[in-house]
Amino acid sequence: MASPKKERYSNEDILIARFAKALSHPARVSILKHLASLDTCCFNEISKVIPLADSTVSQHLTELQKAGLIQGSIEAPRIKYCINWKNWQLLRKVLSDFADMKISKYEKEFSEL
Amino acid sequence: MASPKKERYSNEDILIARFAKALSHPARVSILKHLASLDTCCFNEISKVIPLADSTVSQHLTELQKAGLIQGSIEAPRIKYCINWKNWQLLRKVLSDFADMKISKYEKEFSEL
DNA sequence: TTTGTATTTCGTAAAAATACGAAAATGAAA
DNA sequence: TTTCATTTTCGTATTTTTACGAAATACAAA
Repeated sequence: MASPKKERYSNEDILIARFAKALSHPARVSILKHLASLDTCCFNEISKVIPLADSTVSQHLTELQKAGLIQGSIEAPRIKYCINWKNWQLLRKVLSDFADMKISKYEKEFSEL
Repeated sequence: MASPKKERYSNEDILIARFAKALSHPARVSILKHLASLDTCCFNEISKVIPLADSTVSQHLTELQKAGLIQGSIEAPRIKYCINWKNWQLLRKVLSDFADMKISKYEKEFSEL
């Protein structure tokens, strides 16, 4: 073919974008922080802290679940949410490797001097 | 007031979300990686690597500029782009602190044992 | 000055994200 | 079973994002 243009995005780039998208709304960041600080908590406590209608909070929780960052389980009349710790570690690794990319490049250059 | 609901998002949460949003599309992740690997390069080289129309690539570059992550400068008939290294460090700090939030909580718990 | 190359801007279309309130669903408790 | 509290789903409106091609811009070189 004439141009190398039509390469697909790499799986890694897609994964980074997917995690980043989950964090791309302040309500979702706030929800994650709240969950992390309490280890676990139920919907109404989360909703109390987020300045949005319950139904919208529910939507954001669904987004976070789809991204694999939280999980919910039924607890009496409530639904208990917590961070999906395993996937959170993946997010951590993927995002920090990405954020460090430039630095590691510098390290490489230094080591070649 | 009756409910503590209507608190605004914290500035930190807004900043995290803003950076995350800049990374929330694989084309933008790919552009940033490309720029980091070359230190600097001009539009046509970036566009060659991204499977989108030039005008769309330009739009994504504008997004990255608005987020403060890259800067462009005129270079003859070309426009030379590079990562805004200062802001990238802020992104790194902000995102890694956020991603570590749970871990530091565990560390605190461990140290209290 | 005309031409050519590189990039952006414009106009626009289609899809996705965000938000809300009303209604439905779930399951505990009366 | 009826009722109550909690949460989700539905319907829908608005805004934002993403994408493209055509046209405009900028400026170097002929």
